[in-house]
Amino acid sequence: MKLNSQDVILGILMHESISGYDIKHKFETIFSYFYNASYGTIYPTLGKMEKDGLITKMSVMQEGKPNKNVYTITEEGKRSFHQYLYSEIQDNEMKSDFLVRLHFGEMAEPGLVRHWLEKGLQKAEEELKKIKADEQRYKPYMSPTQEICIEIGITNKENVLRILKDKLSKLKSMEP
Amino acid sequence: MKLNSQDVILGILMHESISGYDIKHKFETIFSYFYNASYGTIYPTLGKMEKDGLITKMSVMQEGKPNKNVYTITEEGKRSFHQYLYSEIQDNEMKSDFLVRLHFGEMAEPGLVRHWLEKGLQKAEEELKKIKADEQRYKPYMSPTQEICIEIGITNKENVLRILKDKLSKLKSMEP
DNA sequence: TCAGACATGTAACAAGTTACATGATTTT
DNA sequence: AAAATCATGTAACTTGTTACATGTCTGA
Repeated sequence: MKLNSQDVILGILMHESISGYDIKHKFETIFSYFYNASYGTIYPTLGKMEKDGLITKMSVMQEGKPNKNVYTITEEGKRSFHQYLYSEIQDNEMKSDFLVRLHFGEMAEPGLVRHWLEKGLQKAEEELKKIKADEQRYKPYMSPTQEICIEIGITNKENVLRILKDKLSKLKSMEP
Repeated sequence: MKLNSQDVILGILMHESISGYDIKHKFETIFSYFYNASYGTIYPTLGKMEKDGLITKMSVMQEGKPNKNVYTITEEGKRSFHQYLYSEIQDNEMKSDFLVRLHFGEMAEPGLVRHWLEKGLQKAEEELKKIKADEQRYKPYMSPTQEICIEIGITNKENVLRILKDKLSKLKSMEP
């Protein structure tokens, strides 16, 4: 079966009880370069998981903040997660608008292609900066395998950055 | 708007008239590392595009093979594609089961993690071999921007390969 | 008082997958 | 005769997104 948000959420809950809002935060930081899901997925999925007995809900009062619903994994949920861990690894799903456009570069004016390359470079720089900041922030809590993840994430971004810088500098030397 | 199969198919048809079957073939070769779609997407999308006047269908007889439906882009289709080219670049969509599992490595037995790393390494080797073969095969027909795409694809895979080899050799030296 | 972070949720919709169904033709 | 490749298509289902809707609390 294909990778889905339920299994990823179960994995997060294996480590700690957490709210939907904080799950989203994880998706936007440590998961950003290999998984993401919107609130429109997270909240309904949590609802379904609770209904199915994989998790339980607890309302937690906070000082200075609105209440939140903190979810905890059940034994049934743990079983479900282990079933995922022992299933076949699924192929990467990758949809890159940037690479699709580059592939069709011949159909666009050179100025537009250059604009894409510049945008792509800028984006890669921002994302690299963000991953590195997250790495510094979460390093003390990271397991060895999580360090492998982030190493792959960082070096791949650096790789893209290097290539785009190189291609753009060549463009600039040709038509300055 | 989000990247979708219709725009990618329009781009392919900008270059040449082609059948649904051959579009799938492109997805599995040159597009493999940045886009993919199943027949269940391709055929209904072609049907919708024809209905919308973006493409026209022609039945082509073949010797030694079944007939095929070859689609050609219309002026309306070209306009639609240019609209896509001038729209905002959308963010990457990436869902990596391999990295999700690695992230949850602490929840699995060491033997299972090692199995994932070995599988991941094997997969990366196969994919790299495949991209390089496709590169050799399609090099003569590739535009400069298509060469950038494949360079990014190849170096990223090499990067993952290097990291996984390194991590696995370290594992082996610890518990041989 | 207003922006911004915190927090949850739903409904309409879009997109795509998987499995099924069919059939031609070639190669082994 | 079977397997492989070529070729098209549909229906049921799953998943997820976007936009909308609401509300708390802090700090500038």
